Amino acid sequence: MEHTLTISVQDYLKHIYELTENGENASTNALAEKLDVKPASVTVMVQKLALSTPALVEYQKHQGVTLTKEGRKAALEVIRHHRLLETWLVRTLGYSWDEVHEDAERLEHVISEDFERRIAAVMGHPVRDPHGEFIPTAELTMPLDDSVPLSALRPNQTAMLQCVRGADAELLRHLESLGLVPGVHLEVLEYSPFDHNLMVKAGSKSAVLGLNVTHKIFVEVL
Amino acid sequence: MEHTLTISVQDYLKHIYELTENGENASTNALAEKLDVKPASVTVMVQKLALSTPALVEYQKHQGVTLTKEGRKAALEVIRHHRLLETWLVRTLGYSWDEVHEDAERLEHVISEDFERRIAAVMGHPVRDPHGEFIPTAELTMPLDDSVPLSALRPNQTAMLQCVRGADAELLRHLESLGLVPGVHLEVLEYSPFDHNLMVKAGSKSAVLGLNVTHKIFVEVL
DNA sequence: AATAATAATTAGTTCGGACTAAATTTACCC
DNA sequence: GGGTAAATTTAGTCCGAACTAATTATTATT
Repeated sequence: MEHTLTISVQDYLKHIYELTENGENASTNALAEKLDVKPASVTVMVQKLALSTPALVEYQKHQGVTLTKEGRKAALEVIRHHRLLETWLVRTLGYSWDEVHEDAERLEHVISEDFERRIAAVMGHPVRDPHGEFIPTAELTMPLDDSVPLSALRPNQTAMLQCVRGADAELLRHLESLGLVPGVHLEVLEYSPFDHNLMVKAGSKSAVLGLNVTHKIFVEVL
Repeated sequence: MEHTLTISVQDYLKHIYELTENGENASTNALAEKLDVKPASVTVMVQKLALSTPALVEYQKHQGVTLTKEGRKAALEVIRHHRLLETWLVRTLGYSWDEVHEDAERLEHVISEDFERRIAAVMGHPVRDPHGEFIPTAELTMPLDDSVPLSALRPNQTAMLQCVRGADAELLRHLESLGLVPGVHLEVLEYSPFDHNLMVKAGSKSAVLGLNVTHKIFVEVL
């Protein structure tokens, strides 16, 4: 069992993971932004992570940073904690999907492996969290995601909403009020080529959604 | 809402509370021992706590330390978190009473007020934790405890076991195997004036317990 | 009451992880 | 291809909370 990482290291790895999911490398600035820290601090931290044994990131100056295999495992561990916690806060303590993030964020760093196993088991090993994101498996692999952004759909296409990604609490509440939650089936009614707005119907409700919303909603086309 | 305390400050206050429950003052050494920190570090920290606004402890050199009203509130807040968490880990995640302490210890510092309210409500506002200790109320008052140590009982007295205090995991497992858990009724069968051993019967089981055990078990005499 | 033993405090250091300011590298544009 | 803007890195500082070593206070012993 490798010596346990500090909270801030865990946060760095998690955010690097999120910035590099598609193989790109994360820039100092982008990382600083996400972590709410100055770029200079990122540089220093990242240098340390690259030098630690085992190395957690690969880094060369001015070239951004990517995770090593070890770093990715550590990141997935934190993300698994986070998403299991969100799921479990919603299911057993009555949080709504717009409320869970903050609390999960603080808890994710301090729960034990035992605790992780127990909540996973109690919930029957859920595969997705309340926002529809995949929960990394106990073996720390991430299922591959074949969903596409809602913004890619056109009239007459139908789809199942899989996941809402990068939405703040206000938007989440709004989507919920429109019935746009993971699992619902929806149909695209109209498309405006000027502003890329989509008119979408889910259940009995329909609404016109802008690009800033539709690119945060991921669906499986039916 | 006062600016939130660091984890180590919370730990200091919690341990000071535990050392001073009966109005005594906590010595630098005793505190260092409990916190697993050098006495010099305690002195420095305690000086800071005495100078902060509001002051959290009263302190004069070489005279030990006691909590102010503010300090006591902060300590009870942490203790409430800890005991609610222990109760809830046992009730909903199937921990046993000898396993909960460590996990609760790390979680107690990071849960939100909202989380605290929710688990308290879900459990129906429990009054005691799995070891039988009182859980400080939401208003941060501590119910007064009229239990006495089992070591004070003599043959033919019967009592209800209220609380086991200061026992390690091994002892807790042992007591459980003897049916000595909070709530059980017990009877003292024999007393040995030489070594202060008590023979105690609970349910169908009986056992001879030494002073090192009987002074950790608190009972209400019937 | 003097001294030895114990407890507590001070002074000064370290370490992690942030910061600012200054220097440097890369990227882009004409 | 030079020059400026933006991104990044370096150098040096700070802060909290621990540490060690050295000093001072208190307590106990005779």
